[in-house]
Amino acid sequence: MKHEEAAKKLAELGHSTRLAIYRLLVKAGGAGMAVSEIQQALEIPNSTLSHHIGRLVNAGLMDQQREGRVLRCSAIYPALTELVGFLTEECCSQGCL
Amino acid sequence: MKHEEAAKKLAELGHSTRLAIYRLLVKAGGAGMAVSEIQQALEIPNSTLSHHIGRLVNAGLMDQQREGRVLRCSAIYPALTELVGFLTEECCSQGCL
DNA sequence: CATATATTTCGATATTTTTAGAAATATAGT
DNA sequence: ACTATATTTCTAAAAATATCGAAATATATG
Repeated sequence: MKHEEAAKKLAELGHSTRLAIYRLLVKAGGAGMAVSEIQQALEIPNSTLSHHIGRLVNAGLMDQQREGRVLRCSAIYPALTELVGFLTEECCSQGCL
Repeated sequence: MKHEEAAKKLAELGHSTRLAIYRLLVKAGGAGMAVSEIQQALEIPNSTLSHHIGRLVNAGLMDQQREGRVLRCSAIYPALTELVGFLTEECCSQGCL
């Protein structure tokens, strides 16, 4: 993963609400969650939630798929894997992990 | 690690310059780097660098120790370890890593 | 003490982000 | 076509962040 890409993903995860969204999705696994389900879980206004989801999608951390009226959201696992790899790649040689 | 703490650390790492600083320190290992060495490596103004270092220190990602006129900076490895743990704790059960 | 070096703090400006109400769009069912 | 549900887009205002020159602080050395 490139430096700028990692910085962007980290920045998007570095917001309390977005981190909460992302963790819900990671926990939800392959089935993902509808936007409305996320909203019920987090209790924030439509437009605010949509804004944060848009940023996570834009950063390549999650994607959305329409199923009728519902938009199903799911985490892009490889993005997380690569991000963790980026963070630790210069680190393990130092014996920190 | 608590949710808010993780969000803060991620946000601070989610800035290109700060991520560069942090990665230099991780690579530098226990010896760390003087502020002036970081500045030479990244070529940014004093005040800007100091601002970013201050944020990384505040987030608990690095610390500084004075050695005469020089301030030696080093990464706090356990912070990174815990942060990675936080990101992946709900993930490995899903088989993503 | 005077000077040089290392780094931070101050101050001011420009940019970005966050938030959320209201309106718009998309889809489904009647 | 009409209505209900799901979600986004628009818009605007407040808050936070980024940048960096200039001044201040801390330490070392002559």
